[in-house]
Amino acid sequence: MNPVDPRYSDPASYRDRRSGGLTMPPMMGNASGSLGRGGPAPYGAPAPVGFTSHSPFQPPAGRFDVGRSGGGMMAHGHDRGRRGDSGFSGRVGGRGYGGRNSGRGGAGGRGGGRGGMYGGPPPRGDLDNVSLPRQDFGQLVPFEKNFYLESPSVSVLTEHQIMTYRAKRDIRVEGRDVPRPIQMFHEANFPDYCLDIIAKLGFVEPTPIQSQGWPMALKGRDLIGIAETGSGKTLAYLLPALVHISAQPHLVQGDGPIVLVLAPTRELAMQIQQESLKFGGRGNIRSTCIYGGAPKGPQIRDLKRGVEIVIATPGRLIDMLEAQHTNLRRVTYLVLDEADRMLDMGFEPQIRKIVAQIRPDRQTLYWSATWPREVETLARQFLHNAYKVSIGSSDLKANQSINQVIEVVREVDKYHRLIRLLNEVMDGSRVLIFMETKKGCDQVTKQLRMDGWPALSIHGDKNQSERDWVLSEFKSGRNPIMTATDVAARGLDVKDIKCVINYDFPSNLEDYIHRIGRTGRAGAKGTAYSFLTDSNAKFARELIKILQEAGQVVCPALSDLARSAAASHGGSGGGFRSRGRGGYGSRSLISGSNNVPIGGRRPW
DNA sequence: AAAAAAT
Repeated sequence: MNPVDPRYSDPASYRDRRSGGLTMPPMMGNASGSLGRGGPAPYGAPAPVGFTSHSPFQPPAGRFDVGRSGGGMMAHGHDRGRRGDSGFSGRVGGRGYGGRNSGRGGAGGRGGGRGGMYGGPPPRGDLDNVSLPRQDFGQLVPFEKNFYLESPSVSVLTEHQIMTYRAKRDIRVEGRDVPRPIQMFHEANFPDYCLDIIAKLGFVEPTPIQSQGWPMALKGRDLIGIAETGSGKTLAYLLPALVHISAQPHLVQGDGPIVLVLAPTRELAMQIQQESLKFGGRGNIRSTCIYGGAPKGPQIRDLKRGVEIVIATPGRLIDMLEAQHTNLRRVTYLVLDEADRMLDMGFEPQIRKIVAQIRPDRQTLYWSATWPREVETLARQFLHNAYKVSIGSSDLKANQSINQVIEVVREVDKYHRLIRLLNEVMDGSRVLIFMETKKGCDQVTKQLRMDGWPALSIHGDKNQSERDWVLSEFKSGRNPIMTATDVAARGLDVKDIKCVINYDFPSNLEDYIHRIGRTGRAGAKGTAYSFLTDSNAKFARELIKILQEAGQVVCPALSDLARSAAASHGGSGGGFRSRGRGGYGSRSLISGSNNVPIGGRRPW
């Protein structure tokens, strides 16, 4: 609790407490120890561990509390109120939107035509529409989606000033009729209550993605927004969503949401929901989060009662659609957060299925910190006349405020290197350790706890209530070490993560960018340590590029690794991996559940 | 090969 708390310095009292009970309720750490769906939240007050909240180490709340949503808005936004007339804005609506691409006509345009719905190639799999009824988009009620009125303070700027402003922030834009970036919060047409919240949070100016993304989104156009981790993407789409909603007719009984946000993990969806509540609540804009692993009852209740915003993971949403607990007929603003992830193999069929339920003249927005070339073609199948805004040039751009440290190690040495690192680094702030496998997570966590470290692990084999509990323990600092699979790689905004450790290097460099992006958010500094083994040599070359682009030191061992990869198999990848990472190393020492008391003494 | 996401 505070620096003079005897628990900080008195190992004896630490031991006393340790004997007082497990750190986790029985069954907790055990992936198989499911409490069953719908059970009560079981982990209300876990027994104390040898750890306090470490509040003395937490920096004061900065101007960027919101982190992921950092940035903000403020002033003159006039609240349009609900108009209810659902009129066209001549600038959008049919014209300029239904244009040249085949599929998506403007409001009331062609509808229903199977296969051509989005223009471009027809949907690929048969996974489309297997169980959901095809929607008839033949006679759509027009809706308004262009709300952007350029502020005089923006109009007055010279073209040269705009170019300079963009260049200074590395704002790159594509598309027809690109609006100018705004430079101050009040220049976006946000409602006053939003600006008040932003002001209270102490935001000073919009982040680059917000300053260019907001005018684009407010114009009602489709958008691809790419910006580094922790740069305020959530607010970049949530605030225009609020404006969008305010201009639509009220929901009536039986209506589904107006805004749909899709996210790749449950925890991220819940986090977005928190932001949505924070900003939408004051404007009486309701939202709910639809995700698996939690009881359906409350989710169904929310949907039936009517919510303007639904934030969802795909599986449960489809479930809800099939059961007709909601529908997407009123969705006119669709967001894919972590869009490249949502469009990759695992998710694409589900996304197709969901998107096929939404009117083709909707506004669609994609957001991510990474945007591999390959996804763009696929992505454009769901877009029309889209803008693209990206902050920075590189395909793979790490956040500049992250100090990146690479350690070339042998598989068997990883655990010892980890301990050494923890001893250097632990001061009570959070440390997030990424592993390749769920099993590896459990094993290392168990070993860490036996060695006295307050670690917990989160991964997809754990039931949701345990996942929730582990994350809350991590956030609160009661257990400041969390091991994780890639379930925690994207989007999660936990304050005061001092460092990220890639115990196992990720399987692609996009995930590397996202993982290390859990630290160094919203202007804070952070450090990312990554263990590389021979089996990761294929990443060395491009990793060096990422490091150089972020102004990082490239250690000789990494250069050597890059050379050896080039020598062994003409550059990247290739080669067979005799034994891969099987974990014959430290992992064989540690097995089974990580549900063990923290052992030994506090190691630092 | 692994992880995630419905039951």
